[in-house]
Order: sequence, then structure tokens, then C-alpha cells
Amino acid sequence: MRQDNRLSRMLHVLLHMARHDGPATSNMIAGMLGTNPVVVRRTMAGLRDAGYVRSEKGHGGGWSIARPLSEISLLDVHRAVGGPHIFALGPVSDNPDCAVEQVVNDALDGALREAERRLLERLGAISLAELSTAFDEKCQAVLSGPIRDR
Amino acid sequence: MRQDNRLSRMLHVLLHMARHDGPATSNMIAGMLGTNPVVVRRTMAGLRDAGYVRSEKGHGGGWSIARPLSEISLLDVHRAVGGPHIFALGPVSDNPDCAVEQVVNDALDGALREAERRLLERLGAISLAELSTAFDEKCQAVLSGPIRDR
DNA sequence: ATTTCATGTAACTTATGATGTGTCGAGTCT
DNA sequence: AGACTCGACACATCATAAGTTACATGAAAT
Repeated sequence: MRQDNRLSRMLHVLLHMARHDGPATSNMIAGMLGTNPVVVRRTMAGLRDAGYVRSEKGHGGGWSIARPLSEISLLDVHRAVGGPHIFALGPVSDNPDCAVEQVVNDALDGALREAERRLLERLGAISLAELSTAFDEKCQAVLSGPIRDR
Repeated sequence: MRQDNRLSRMLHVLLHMARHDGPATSNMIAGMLGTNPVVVRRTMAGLRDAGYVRSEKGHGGGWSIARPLSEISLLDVHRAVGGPHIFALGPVSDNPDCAVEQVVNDALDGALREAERRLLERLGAISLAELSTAFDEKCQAVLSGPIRDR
């Protein structure tokens, strides 16, 4: 089943925007993501409605970050892009007549719910600022890596 | 995104088969699941290849359980039906050139992998026998419920 | 042997939702 | 006015589980 890339893409975009002065146009972002500007607008509309980014029309317009990275968690972005279904697996029906199916659904739902809860918890615990720091450290590691040998 | 019901369906079927003497035909099972016999055969082929059920052609043929319920975990069934993708979410690419995207992917992958690990762990810890027992208890609870009042 | 019942499999269609694409309208700067 | 950018709408594409049709194969009943 095809996977939903909106969260991944938006995290990517937000981190780049934070390292870029001035607004970024949908075209620039689309080029970066290897997609279409319309897809960018469509996806980023959610972030705008949630107040994480701003968009401005006209010459010199584009997208810019509206809040510090430290105040945006991965969970926030997940929700802003629509909080899509996390699982590709699911029960066959929500309110089955068959008692056997109820037992099966209860067991599966329980396991899925717990996995979802933990995943969202973890996404909520990571801020974009932390990813940005991780990026800095990664660059630093390369600079002070085996070639320069300190 | 549409969800994959194979695991749920197969659990449902296996529990019913265990309470039913003699083989069950694809037609009977399809009727129970509200689907088509070909879908049943296609999905149950995985269970047969894994040795959890047997199939026999011809008059009086059909499907029957080949191993005790206590020896089949929900994880076993998940794998037998193809171990499909669990998440509808995913990174945009596996080996991104962009270092920012690498950081994003690492964070997302880490969270998803842990959620997956826990989910599979939990599915592996539940056997079909336990679900069958849960069903018995559910029935008992109804029989000794408010109407009969002990 | 023939009929009947059942699985095995291939090929095709359908359904669903993210993604991709083209177009036009509206706002904003030069 | 002209260049630019977002907003939106409509439609096409793609991937995959599920549904459907058709036919071959094997086994039991007659």
C-alpha cells in the first residue's frame, strides 16, 4: 500500500525554511521535494491553518515560519497535515454482530491503540528544534571526522 | 487509506473453524465473512503454506485447522497472510541525499520502528487459544448476566 | 465413466486515498 | 500594466486490497 509522505515532507520543508532567510515560494519548495507546487500548497495549507507557517501572495511572497521550532513538535505537524490514519491494518467492521469477531476486534484494537498511543507520545516529545540541533551535530561530526582527524 | 483486513478476517475464520467439526468450504467461509470464495482461498493460501490449516479438494473437502490454537499466535497469522505493511505513514525516500531529510527520516524511522516492534511483540504474545477462551468467558458472562441474575 | 463438489490460479475490475497536473481567479509588488 | 504568487477547483495517475469471472485440476459419490 502506498505510504503517506506528508509528515515526512513537511518536517523536511520546515527545517529548511528555518535555515533560509525570507519566504520560500511553493515552486522552490516543490523543487526541493521533487514534486508539484500545487501539492505543496495543498499540504502546507494545514500548517498555515494551524498557525505554524504564514503565506503571502504577490511579488516577493511565499511561505515563512510563524513560530519558533522549539514550539512545534512532530505530533503537531502530523495533526496539522490532517492527522492521517497511521495504520494500514484494521478490523473488518466496527460493530460486528458476531461475538467471535468482537473478541478478535478487541484484541487487535487493543494492540493497535497502544502502538498508536506510544507513537504519538513519542512524536509529541520531539520538537523541530531538536531535529535542527541533530542536523548541526551531524554536520559537525562530518567536519571533525576521519579526514580532518581533529 | 483503505485498510487491510486480512489479519482480522483470518483470526475470525480460524476461531470459527476450531468450533466446527469437519472441513469448512471456501463458500461457507465467504458467506461468514461477507465476501467471495476466491478471496478466501487467496488469503488462506498463506495460512496453508505456513502449515496452520489444511485444504482438501473434491467432495467433502474444504479447510480445516492443522495445529492447536495454542500454537498459533496473532503474529503468526499476520506473517502468514503476507506480513503486510503495518503503517500507512512513511518517509519520502529511503536513501535521501539531503542531510536534513536524513535527520527527519532517522527520527521518524526510530519512532515507527519502535511502535512496530512493540506491536509485533504484543501480537506474538497472544495465541488463538487465548482469544477462544476470551470468547467462552464472554458467552458465560451473558448467560449469568442481569437477566438470569445468577 | 460421469457427475458433482471443491480447491488452485490467472486475469480483470473496482474502490480508495495520496499524489501529480493544468487552469483560472485574486491579491501584491514593481 | 505586468510579473509574481497563493487559493481553489477539477481531473488524471498510481498503488494495493478486495471483488469478480473463468477455467483447470483433483477427489468423492453415483
